Amino acid sequence: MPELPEVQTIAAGVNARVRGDRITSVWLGSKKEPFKTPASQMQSGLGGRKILEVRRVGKHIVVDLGSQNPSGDRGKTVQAQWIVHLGMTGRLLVSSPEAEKAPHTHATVELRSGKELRFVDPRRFGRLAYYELGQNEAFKGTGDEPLTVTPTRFVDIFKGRKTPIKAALLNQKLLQGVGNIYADESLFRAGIRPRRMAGRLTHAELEKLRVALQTVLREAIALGGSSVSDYVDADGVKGFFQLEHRVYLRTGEPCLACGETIRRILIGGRGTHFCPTCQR
DNA sequence: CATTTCACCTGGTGGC
DNA sequence: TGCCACCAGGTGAAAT
Repeated sequence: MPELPEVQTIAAGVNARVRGDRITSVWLGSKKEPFKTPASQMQSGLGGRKILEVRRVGKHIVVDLGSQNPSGDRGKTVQAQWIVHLGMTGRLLVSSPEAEKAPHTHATVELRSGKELRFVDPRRFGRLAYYELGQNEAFKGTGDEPLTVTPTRFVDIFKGRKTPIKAALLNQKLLQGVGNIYADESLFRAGIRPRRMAGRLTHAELEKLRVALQTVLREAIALGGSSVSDYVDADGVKGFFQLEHRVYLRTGEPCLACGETIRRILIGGRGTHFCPTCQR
């Protein structure tokens, strides 16, 4: 489910429902797979902490946590962070304890209010991590944020790159948050072929791409993201941006702009959809 | 270092 | 109905 608009939607929904709550206990399923931090360390570290805020960084959900001591967190100092990456099929759900546990539930976080945060992920590509912020820096992610990147910076990011622009858009060390759907959709709106070498795009083309990308991401956030199969937000509500897709998963269908047949190719092993007429 | 390929997983879909 | 190939929102390690 998760590219920037979906992660943004989920983080905002979870934030609205658990901000200010306190973690009472943590259950972690399979002891290894999804955990970048040892399960025992994550479990004891999370226990007792107050949830200060839930937000998005790239494709990560960042849960800012206060003190484990109930009387010691009147300040809003972030002392630890729980990082949730949803992979391809991950979900972060706010549930009531009596709600049936979905298959592939790998973590359950119980809260003082009685609610539960549940991490569900059939394909197990998602990851959980826990960091304490001593001298360590707060989690920043790996690249520039697509929604706020400036024109100059956007040009710099792709300068000299010999990789196809589609692959560069998916590289989280360059821009963080763009995935397969929004890469294809933004390239269509910018009229750029996905195989074009990133470093050979003109400044004008790159600026067109930057604006297209930001427009697509903002529209998708406004519609709650794209529900391609079973994606739902924290409240179990589907997104509607899939209805606005112009090329993604439309192989063989007519281009909505010119009628040409939408083609599908592989770039970096990812299905890539484009209109051969509209995109040059 | 930059780039490319592939393994990691489960589940849904469509052809035969 | 069953079986099989193929496809899917993403990374990160290994090879080139």
